[in-house]
Amino acid sequence: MAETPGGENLLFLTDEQLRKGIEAMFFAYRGFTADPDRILEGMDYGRAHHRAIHFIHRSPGTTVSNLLAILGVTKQSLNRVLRTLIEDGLVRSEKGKVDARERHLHLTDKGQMLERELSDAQRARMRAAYRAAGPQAVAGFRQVLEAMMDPEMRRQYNRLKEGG
Amino acid sequence: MAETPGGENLLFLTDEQLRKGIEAMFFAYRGFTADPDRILEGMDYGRAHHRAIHFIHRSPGTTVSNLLAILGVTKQSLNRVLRTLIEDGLVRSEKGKVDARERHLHLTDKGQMLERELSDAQRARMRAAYRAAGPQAVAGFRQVLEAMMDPEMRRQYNRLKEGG
DNA sequence: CTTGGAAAGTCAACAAGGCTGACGTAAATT
DNA sequence: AATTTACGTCAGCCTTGTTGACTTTCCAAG
Repeated sequence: MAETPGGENLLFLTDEQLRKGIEAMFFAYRGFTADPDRILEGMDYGRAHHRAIHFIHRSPGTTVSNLLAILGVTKQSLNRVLRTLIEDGLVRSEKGKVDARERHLHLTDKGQMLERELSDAQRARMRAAYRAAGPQAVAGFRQVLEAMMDPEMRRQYNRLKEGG
Repeated sequence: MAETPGGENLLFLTDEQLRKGIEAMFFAYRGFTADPDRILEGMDYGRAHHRAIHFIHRSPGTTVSNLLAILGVTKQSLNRVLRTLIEDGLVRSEKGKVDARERHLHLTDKGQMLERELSDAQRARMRAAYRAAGPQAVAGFRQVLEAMMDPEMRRQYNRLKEGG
């Protein structure tokens, strides 16, 4: 067996193991988005709306700039989504008091309800997967995902982790 | 602390833990696709072409129907992608000998080259993440992802795992 | 041998959700 | 007063997904 100088087994780094991980990510991400997608189809919303709703719920009062940084899309793209959410009364946008150029975003009660429905579905799947795999597996899961992020995204992720 | 009758700690199943997992999936998937996306931008190809190339490489001689089942898109959508890959000489499509309605798909040498470039990039990131997290974490990572898949997708995934 | 149905491909039209570029406005900063 | 920042918006483009309708090819069952 392949061993490091330190005696560690390196078989988990073979191309074959990496390929399995790649395919697991592909298939799992489909499952990950499947339930919210199902809920949203038929409404006029899509995955982009879900993401906006999620992060506004996560950081109430966040600004458009913040959201842009987290979502990694252009303001035009985000604005299209945000506009419909505001028009439909799911999101409230209010001028900042300290800096009036900024818009602070909140979910309305209606927005909270949809957020709840979406995240309940997504959490149910996640909970089932966590339960099936067990706490140790979950710790590993999170470690690998975190190591897979771009540094900038890891910063965003950790900021959310702490802030919440 | 919350304990099961069996004495197992259940804190890893709190909504907060689940939310972290959800956000980790979101940010990690961005990293996961970032490198191939970068390579493909500027070529006339996108993520859809990458997926087709990956699974044709993975199962040489696979049929269009097989590919449809794995990728989970419509034949029209796949066909658009496949057509450009065939026109550009990356993929070879040949009539089945036993059933001539089927088309068996193979990568050409040119296709192999692009596949190599893409998967090298993707594996490099995955390898770095695996190495950083260690073998135990990797095992957990795979367990959770597998549990997260839809049953049908898990079947596809396991079929690939064994077959390769 | 004919015919029904499956597999594959094609055309057309459309939608979501990315993107760029250009421009406008209000507010803050210098 | 001039510049920069935050945000919104218009216009147009691309990729990649969708449906629906249709044809061709071919296997297999009647």
